[in-house]
Amino acid sequence: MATVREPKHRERLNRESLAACALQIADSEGLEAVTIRRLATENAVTPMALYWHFADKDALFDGIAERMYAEVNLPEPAGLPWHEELRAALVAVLAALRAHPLVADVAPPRIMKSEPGLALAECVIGLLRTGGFSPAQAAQIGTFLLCSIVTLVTREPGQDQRLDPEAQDEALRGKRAQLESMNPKKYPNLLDSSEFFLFCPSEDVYFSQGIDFLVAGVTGIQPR
Amino acid sequence: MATVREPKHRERLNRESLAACALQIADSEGLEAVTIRRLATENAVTPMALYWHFADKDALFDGIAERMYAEVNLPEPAGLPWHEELRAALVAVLAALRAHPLVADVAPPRIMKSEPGLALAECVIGLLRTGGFSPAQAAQIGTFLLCSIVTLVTREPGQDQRLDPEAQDEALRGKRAQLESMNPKKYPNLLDSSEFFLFCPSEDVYFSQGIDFLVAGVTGIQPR
DNA sequence: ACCTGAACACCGTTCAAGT
DNA sequence: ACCTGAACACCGTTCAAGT
Repeated sequence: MATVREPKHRERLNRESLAACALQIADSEGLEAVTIRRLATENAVTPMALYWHFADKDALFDGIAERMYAEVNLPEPAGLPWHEELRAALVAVLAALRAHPLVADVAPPRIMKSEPGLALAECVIGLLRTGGFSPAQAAQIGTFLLCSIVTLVTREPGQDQRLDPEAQDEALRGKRAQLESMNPKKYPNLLDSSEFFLFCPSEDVYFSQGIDFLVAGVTGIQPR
Repeated sequence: MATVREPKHRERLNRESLAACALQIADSEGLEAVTIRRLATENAVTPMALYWHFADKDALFDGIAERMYAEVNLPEPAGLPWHEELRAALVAVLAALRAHPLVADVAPPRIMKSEPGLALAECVIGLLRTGGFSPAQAAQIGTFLLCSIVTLVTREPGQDQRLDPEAQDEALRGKRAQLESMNPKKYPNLLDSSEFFLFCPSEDVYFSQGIDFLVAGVTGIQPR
């Protein structure tokens, strides 16, 4: 008899692959879809098995955040002015987080909880110190910049790929109907802009203007 | 016999007071504490009673957002340059949301779902149009500005008043220990700034620099 | 119009036990 | 060291029924 391979017994679980699986679920179906039980079935295991690898659900999210930070390719120092180096770092973070619009929200509060997060933080804080900002300002501005990149990614108009195309069209029609039914005397400017709350004419323009805004903000305030 | 008042039968429920109650719970214990069942017991009613007043939990959150937007006191147009008027509007939003650091996150996606939200949006979009921005840019920048104010409020260092003082001190000690145990060769700048991720030297300075940053960002980019 | 009762299909988590 | 079984205390929501 030829050896007909039985379906391999599950490979051993481990933090990294579990976190990767959770990230995949979140990317395709949203963060709410990531449940201990779902992740367990996906890995052919009882829910309680996960508690060997993660203390609780929050620790699982730490793992997800770490994976996203690991995808940030920080640029080598290039001897440019500090605000140019800062821009490059922000672009690198943006590039990584754009892949995870449904999950990016978990990243900011967890930046100090993994090596790749710490590396990013050290880099940005260092650049801000070079720009003349105090330790307090650097901490505050650095935090704000990271949250802002997340905002750009998570609130990009019309990018909620969570639902199937039909349901998405349906939702879009609903919102459009609501916006277009507004009183034009009362909300003239809102009506002019209405379609751009639902639709992004150019992702590249949107994101590059976002980065421009952030760099302008940083360079526009007084270091103290 | 003197009429000893029986505890009044519950007053009739209504959207507004339910939303107010939910907001109060969220302010003191965080958004996760707002559950249909908790809100029901708080109002001496079965969980299902709430479904008469709100289609689902999301609609309850719409109500919470509306209440917060209603607290924004938009300044009268004062004939100042558009960016000064914009600053005043941002300050007004900040003032309102500062009262709700644990809840402010629900506001941005719901700005178009209530009259006070729409009034704020119309105001900000109008000012951005006056500043020369296109309808598309105005929509994107306006959204970003609102999210940024929320970021300032929700990520203010050391302001998580959710737990009792002892538990909060405990959590703080844990984080501080972690930060101070970092390798000083590897994370020198991070270590310099570490205490300012946990503690805000001055709320007023923090928020006014935040507003300065945003105004600098807006005035620093090219209207197209 | 407004609310209840019973039921369903989910959650995260603990704890003791198995291999 | 790694995983299971059973149980607990929660969720949001539906649907039919009561007043």
